[in-house]
Amino acid sequence: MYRTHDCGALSLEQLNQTVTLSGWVQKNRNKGFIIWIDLRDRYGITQLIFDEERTPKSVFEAAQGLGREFVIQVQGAVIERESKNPNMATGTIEVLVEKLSILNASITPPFSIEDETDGGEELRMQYRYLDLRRNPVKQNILFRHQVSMAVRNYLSNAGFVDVETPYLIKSTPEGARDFVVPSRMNEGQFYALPQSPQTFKQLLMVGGLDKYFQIVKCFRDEDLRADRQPEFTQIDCEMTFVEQEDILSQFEGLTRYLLKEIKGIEVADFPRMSYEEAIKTYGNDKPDIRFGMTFKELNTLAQGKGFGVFDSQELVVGIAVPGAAEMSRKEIDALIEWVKRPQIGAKGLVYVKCNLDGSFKSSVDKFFNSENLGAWAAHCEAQAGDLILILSGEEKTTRTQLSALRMELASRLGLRKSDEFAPLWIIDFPLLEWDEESKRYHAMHHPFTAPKPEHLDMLKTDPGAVKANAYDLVLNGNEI
RNA sequence: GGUCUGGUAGUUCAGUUGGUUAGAAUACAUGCCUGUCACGCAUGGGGUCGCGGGUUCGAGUCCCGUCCAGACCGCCA
Repeated sequence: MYRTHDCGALSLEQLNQTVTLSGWVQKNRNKGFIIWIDLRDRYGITQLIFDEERTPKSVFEAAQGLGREFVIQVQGAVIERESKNPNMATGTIEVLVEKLSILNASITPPFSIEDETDGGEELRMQYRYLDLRRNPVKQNILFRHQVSMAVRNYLSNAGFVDVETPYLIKSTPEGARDFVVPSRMNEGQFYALPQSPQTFKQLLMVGGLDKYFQIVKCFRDEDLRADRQPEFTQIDCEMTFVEQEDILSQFEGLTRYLLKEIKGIEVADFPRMSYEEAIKTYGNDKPDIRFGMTFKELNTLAQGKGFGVFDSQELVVGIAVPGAAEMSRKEIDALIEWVKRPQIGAKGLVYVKCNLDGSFKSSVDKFFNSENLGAWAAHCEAQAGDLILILSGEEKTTRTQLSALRMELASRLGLRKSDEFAPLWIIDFPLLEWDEESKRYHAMHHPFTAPKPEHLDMLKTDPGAVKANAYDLVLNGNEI
């Protein structure tokens, strides 16, 4: 039998009476007389003590019969003491057991129910009710609750009204594939599940509700990615008669509020970056700006020197990886293999080691002298000890590839710190994007985006250059 | 729809150019141990190597097919 109730509400006084620990109990077989019980967030892990002098023989024997997981009834005296492990709130409360009876034992759990579990994801999902007992999982649920409450507080105080919109709706094509639900009343017809509450919130605006918000499930029947699910929740808002600035400042405020309320972090800078700049300096439209390694284009410095690979390409672009010049040949080779994997798809990778003594060692020494390489290093703002990594090829794919490499290296170098938050706005998205396959322009962001008024006249002459009143909130490399 | 990676003990994984009885850690069970906090020591049980077919004297290993999982591309505001 597995744990079905939390015992986090137990008080010390209760432990002095007979209590049922209907929870997870981990037995520590040391000397056969100490059992670890988990009182959850109340006291952390607590010990049941079986003292030979003071513990009745019957308790002693019962305790020895315990398996790893069980439900027991316990009465004992509470002893407070210091834990030997300052990092964990374990062992600060002990119970000198006077009475113990086993109500139920459990079978061996399929994975260890600990913070650092040995269970794989699939297994943990299969036994979700056991996985939920693990602190990291429970914390995620509590965290989400906190965020949800804080969002409601902030937006409600800012005059937004929370409105629920229907889930069983008539299909309104937005870009993704609809999930459909068969209708019993109208045989052969289907409801669609909303990809977003777009049309409903616009009805609300037209109907005179000035500010709306909803924490709402959306459904899109498309293939998954690691960070993409067919059903997801979004904080959905709409305001009437506002300019871009109103929206940016309103939701910059929300972001600051959430980080302050939930993580206790005051955000200093909240920069805005154009789409164009993001692509040029970070290779994607959701840059992680917590660290440098910005893109430096090397076309003029590296082309025309007889190195065919560079000369024939549209773009030659590099990043300076801090302190990575000490990487061994083997490590760099592994990195080259990494970018050549089909997931990245680069043809190769050129490197320049900026040695501490001021010399350079590169994979293209045959074609470039140290003066050339020095110019690259200066352009890439590489310091002695840095490693410059260069990709070349078609402009768009090369930027994407180098961006993936930049993020991977940042992860490896520990630059993507979990306690650091750097939000920013990406603004001035292009309105339209040329689609080679269908030979036509498509809405880049979404079809409900307005072009910038000053670009209206370009819609006919140069559609690709028209910028939109569209913006993305980005946090640590994620589109929010 | 496509490309790639993986599937071996309850779990996480290793398994060399195809070669003796498929291993480790952990978990589990039993015994010893009265202050542990990943306790320790000893012993033991536990495997349809995802599934089907093929090559071979011999397949966990090679080939074909298939199922499942994951990453990425397509797709996706």
